[in-house]
Amino acid sequence: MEFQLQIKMNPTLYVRDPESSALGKNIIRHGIQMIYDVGFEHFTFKKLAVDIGTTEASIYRYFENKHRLLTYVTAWFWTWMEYQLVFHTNNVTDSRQKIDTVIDLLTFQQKDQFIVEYVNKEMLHGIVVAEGNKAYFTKHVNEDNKAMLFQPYKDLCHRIAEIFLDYNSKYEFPHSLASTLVETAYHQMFFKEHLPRLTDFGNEKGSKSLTRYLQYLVYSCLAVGNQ
Amino acid sequence: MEFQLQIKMNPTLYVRDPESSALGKNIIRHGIQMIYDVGFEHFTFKKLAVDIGTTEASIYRYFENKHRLLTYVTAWFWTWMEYQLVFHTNNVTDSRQKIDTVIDLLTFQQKDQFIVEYVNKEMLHGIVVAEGNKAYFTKHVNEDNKAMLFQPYKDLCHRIAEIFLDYNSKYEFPHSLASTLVETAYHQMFFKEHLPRLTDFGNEKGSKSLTRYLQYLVYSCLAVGNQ
DNA sequence: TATAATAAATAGTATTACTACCAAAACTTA
DNA sequence: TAAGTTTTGGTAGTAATACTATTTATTATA
Repeated sequence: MEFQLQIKMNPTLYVRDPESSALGKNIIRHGIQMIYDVGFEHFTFKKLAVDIGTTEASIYRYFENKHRLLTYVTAWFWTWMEYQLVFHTNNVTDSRQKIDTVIDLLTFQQKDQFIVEYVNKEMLHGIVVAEGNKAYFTKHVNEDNKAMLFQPYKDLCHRIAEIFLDYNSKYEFPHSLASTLVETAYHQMFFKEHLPRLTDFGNEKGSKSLTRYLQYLVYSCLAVGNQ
Repeated sequence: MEFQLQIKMNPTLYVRDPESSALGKNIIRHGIQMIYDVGFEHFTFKKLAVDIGTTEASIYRYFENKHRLLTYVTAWFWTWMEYQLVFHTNNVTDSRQKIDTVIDLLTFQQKDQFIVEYVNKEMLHGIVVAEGNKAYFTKHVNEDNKAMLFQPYKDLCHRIAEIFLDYNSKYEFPHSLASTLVETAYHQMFFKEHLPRLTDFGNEKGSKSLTRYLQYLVYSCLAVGNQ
């Protein structure tokens, strides 16, 4: 059973809602593809326009610049992750099981419950791993943050933090641990692939070691002062 | 007592050694200042040239492009960090004390033992916090890695990993924990300043909470299966 | 069907990233 | 010390990028 998913995005993220037209959806679909393929630095609206068969100016009517497009797709991703988390932990009472679900989601092991025709989730995941940071490592973080552009990321982290508190109500740094868990999951994935000496995962195929590493990390931290 | 420090950099990092001339040193000094001030995206060789009173082309004789300059200054930083670590843990036998030193260094609390006239370490630290990631989150990580451009970072992490093993020889993921510790220290610092909802440090002035958070993180993980 | 409103394309500009070529300085060597 | 040669830095460009003002086409409404 799958659901059609419509994610409502913060209007500040776009000039014109990309979901409101075929061109807008094409910008998202081909944009994800192209950022994934050539990397964010080499991605330009000009190239995207040629690829779609439209013009630069038309793309600028949807997004202020390429950075906003990146922020849009990452925000979309975090919202989608939160949906998944809610879906998979619904009716689960055991907080340990919820934590395991969080880690499975982060390591991209849960199968998807939602389809969105113009979003390729595997590619989007790849973008978040390799370029996600660039959405907020800018000189204009503070303004972007005030405009709530990072709300989806913060919401996800807050939800994870609450699960941590559910597991151990005395733990002092649930939000820091949540953001650390998320960042670490993606960084270690990137390191495993490109800078393996920064990890201990060898050249193992899947993400079994990574999962175990993250589990130890979280459960060890949460064990402090428990009971 | 302070030492004059000369850090030997990998020649692939530059076209012409910036330490070999006054202009080269100016490029480093003003480059650090400018990346710190305007951020890496808005930093250009043209602006730097105007600031120094030289030309773009002259800067290109020292660095292939601005990304290489970023990689150079971050590599310099990691090398310097490793020097500091070696210096401060020399003759220390207690591995717990060594770990505390690592965390103090990462949170920038140890006072500096070395001077280099044309490098402002506070600014460089700020650059590593806010832009450091961008040195390796690129499409050309693999080539850059093959050219050993990230060796200083890997060396530092390896040294930290060895301290972890010294503390608990059974711990399975010393390198991952080392890179996680380093990345987390800088990310949490950035979040504390710009996205405080992703942390639990409130609006505390110093980095006391961060230090405590990192200590719990490391010691909890290393406690697993110890003794 | 006329009119307004919206969507998208044309045709630009300023800035950025980079390069080929040139000139001055300084360092050799005769 | 004069001529040659290397080193160092500058001039003057180009192609690509990031963006905008204006115009044209399309769609919706009266």
